[in-house]
Order: sequence, then structure tokens, then C-alpha cells
Amino acid sequence: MLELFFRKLEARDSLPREEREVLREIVRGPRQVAAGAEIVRQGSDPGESTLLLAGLAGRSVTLPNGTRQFTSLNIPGDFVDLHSFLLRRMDHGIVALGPCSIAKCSHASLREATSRYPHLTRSLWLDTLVDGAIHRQWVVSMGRRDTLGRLAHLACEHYVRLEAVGLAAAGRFDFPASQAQIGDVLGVSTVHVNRTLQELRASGVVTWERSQVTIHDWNRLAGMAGFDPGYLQLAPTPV
Amino acid sequence: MLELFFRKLEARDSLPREEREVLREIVRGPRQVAAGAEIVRQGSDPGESTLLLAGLAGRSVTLPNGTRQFTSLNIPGDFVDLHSFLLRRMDHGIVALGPCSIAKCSHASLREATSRYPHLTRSLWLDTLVDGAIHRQWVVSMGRRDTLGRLAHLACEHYVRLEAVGLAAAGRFDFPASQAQIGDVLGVSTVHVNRTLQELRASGVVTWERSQVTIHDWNRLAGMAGFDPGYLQLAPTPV
DNA sequence: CGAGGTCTTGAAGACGATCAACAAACGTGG
DNA sequence: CCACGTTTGTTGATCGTCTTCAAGACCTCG
Repeated sequence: MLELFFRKLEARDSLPREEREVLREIVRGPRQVAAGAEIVRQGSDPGESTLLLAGLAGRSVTLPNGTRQFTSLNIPGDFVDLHSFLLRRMDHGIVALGPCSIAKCSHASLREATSRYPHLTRSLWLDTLVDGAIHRQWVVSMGRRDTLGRLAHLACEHYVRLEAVGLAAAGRFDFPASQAQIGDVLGVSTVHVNRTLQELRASGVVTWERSQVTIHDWNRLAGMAGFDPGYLQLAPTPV
Repeated sequence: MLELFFRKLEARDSLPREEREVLREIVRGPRQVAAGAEIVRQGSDPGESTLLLAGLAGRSVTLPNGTRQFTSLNIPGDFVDLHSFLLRRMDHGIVALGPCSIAKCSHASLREATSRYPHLTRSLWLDTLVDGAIHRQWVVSMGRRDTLGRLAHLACEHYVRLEAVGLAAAGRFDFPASQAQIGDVLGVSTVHVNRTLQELRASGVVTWERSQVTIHDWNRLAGMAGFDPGYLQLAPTPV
């Protein structure tokens, strides 16, 4: 159940058998969640953290005026709200973009584990820091890239993350999000997503049909995006 | 030297004398930095983390095309690159917006401290999580608020953070950033910052002259921004 | 007193929003 | 398996926000 999560952590630093066992013991699941469901409610104080096992989810903020903005996407192997362990109140919701499979882990058990295993604590901390690095890249995208650049950057980031847990290869990956949802990711209207998607397809750099994305020319795509994968921290960085 | 940092942490959870002493022992400084200087270089692997004691600094990303985007601002009492302790390579630079005073703390000493003091570790972890929460709010701003809303949100956020460490009161605070720098914060051109600032002034909600900002009508400003301070986690949340 | 940065203003144009309508795909029940 | 309603994708036209370029005014500090 935790294989993808372990795989991601191990891309950065070895994960001793003992720490792995601790994690296995405190995680409960799996459980299925329907498409569109709110996995964790905005404003709640969940008392447990959720691990995404399968599917695509997003951190969603709904503004007073009704518009929505995703502040990041979660892929299988992500601890979607590990931060709620210390932050308590969710300043955003976690929404399942398609059908998802999840597992849970109580904050009490995390507290116990982090009190006894300093290295595990740092590994989990690092994982939340990478979330922060991803957020920073999104701020850069929203502030200084046009919609085509944002879309290209999103594709690059998503591909690299999926590949790291073995869910993408040969430039192909699944991206089960509607154009309306992509609009809430990029901070633009649905209509504009549609037009930008057409522009991206017309460039010949990618094929993007339904939820199937195929990258034909990685270098050009990364160039359009100004993408540099370093921030994803998928190379060894012992903590 | 660490008073402001302690004050911020204590707004969330008590900080035992022992943990406080540990921090005092491992922090070296202060040191002065000139306006405009890069406190931590983008792409570097610093080997130590920096605490901002006085002044205003920002996390800055420079894109291949030469444009710049700040992904957040740091105020006195902030550990500006605590994340570099685990992240190692800086995916962004830290730039002094005005003259600053800083102190440093080696990663080796942080590793030692986090191995021995689990509660301190969680306090530091929480502090980096709040950084993440701030980043999420910035993504929301960039994606779904117009420039006037972003500016209002920035003012609200900045005021609440400064007030928490005793550097702002009665709606007044110092914001020593040029309009060009504000543009790099909000992701808009300098010209547009100028016009939006005039619009904000004309609304009568704030006075904003040079670096002196005075908020006359908090409720209207917060309304324009859609500001909800919960994400700053300045209420007690024991870790 | 002069020089460089910062602020301000105007005009033209690009990018993206909004509104409206229709087409295509999907899921559900008959 | 088809009929139907719903969601998703596509297109056109118009409008508003923000960018860019250019120039002039204002500071501030040597």
C-alpha cells in the first residue's frame, strides 16, 4: 500500500527497515473515494492525515466570490495533508479530480513516530518542504508565465513526478482532469484552457487527447516552460 | 537576537527554556547586509540557514528571460531559508529589499538539535509549513485576484505578520519596497503597480506614501482582499 | 548641482475574460 | 441497444485588464 510513497522517499534518502515498519503500522486503508468528492474539507481539523494511493487529487481553495483555485496537485504516493498534522486547521480542501484510493494515519500516531525517529521525522519534513518548493514554482508560473508556459510547465512537472513513482514512462502519462479543472489549476477560464490546449497541440510538441498526454519533444516543451526539475528534489539528498 | 523569532514561535506553542537555549547557542551573528544584496544565492547549497533580524527580504526567482518573481517576503524573526537545511540546493535566492541584519546557524548544528529535541523539531517544521501556507495564498492571489485584490491581500498579510512580532500597530507599518519590487511580488509591471496604488489610495482605505503604509479601514481592506488570517497560524496550536 | 533611480502619465496593443451558442461524449434507465 | 439528459469540449464576438514603449517630473545623495 505504501510502495509508491516509499519509492519517492527513497529517491532522496535511504529509508531504514525500522522506519518503514513504523509507517506500515500506523497507516490504515485503503478506502475508495468517488470523483469530485472532497477528501479533506476546507476549514476542517481532521485529526488524521491522508495518503493518496491512486488517482489524481488537488488542493483547492474556494474564494468568497465562488471562484476556485487549485494550489497544487497530488499524485499517488503523496501524503496529501501531512501538513495538517501540525497546522491542524485545513486552509484548503483536498478534492478528488477523478476516482481515488486513499489511506489514513492518525496525528497521534505521527506524533509518537516523530518523537522516536528523528531521521524519519526529517524525511517527512523534507517531503513537506518539496511541497513548498512546488508551490513556489506555481507562484512563478502564475506571476511570470503566460498560459501556454504554465500549461507546458504543468505537463513537465507532472511527468517528472509520475515517472519518479513509476506511473509514467516514454513521455506518456494519464492526466484525468477536465478543462474546467485545468482552468482552476492555471488560474484562467475554461475557454482559454481550450484555446491554449489547441495551441499546444498545434505546436506538435505534445498529443493531449482526453486524459492521455504524450510528450513528443521534451526539450522543446521544457523550453516553452522554462522547466528545471531540481526543485522536485528527486535526486539523493540524505537528511 | 532571537527575540522576534521566539515571539513568533510562542504565538503558536510554548517554547521550553531548554529549546530556547539550544537555539541561542547555535545561532551566530548579527551581520549587516546592504540593500539589494543577495543574502543567499539562487542555486547555492549554503551549509547554514539564515535568520532575518531586521529589514525586509524576499525569495526571488529569476527566469531565463530575465524577469523576476518574488515567491514570498520575509520579515524580522523569519528563518529565511530554514528549508535549505533539508532541501540543500536553493531553488531561489534571498534578496535584501532594503538594508538588513541577519544571523546564521549551521546545518550541522540543526541536525544535532533536531536529533535531540523532537518538540523543537516540530516547532521548526511547523514554521516551514506556515511558509507553505503563505505560498498557497500567493498562488490563490496570482490565480484569482486582480491586481487591486493582490495588493490589498499583501497589505493585510504583511500587517498581521508584523503585528505578531511587535513591528506594527494601530494600522501603521513600514514597507520599504520600490514599485518595481512590488511588481515583482505581485507579478505585474511597474506601471501597473503605480496605477493600482493610486486606485487603492483613492479608495481612501489606506495611505501609502514612500514606505509608510497606514490602514484606515481594516474591514474594507480585508474585504477587497478576501483576507482570512487563519493560514498564518498565529493562534496557539501546540505541536 | 548634477546624476541616477523612482514615480507618474499617455497611447497603443496583446492577452485573457465573458457571454452565448452548439457539438461531442458519457452515463443512466427504459 | 437506443433515447435521453448531463457534462465536457469547441467556436465566435466583444470587452476589460494589464503590458509595453516612451517621455517627463520628482527625489535623493554624492
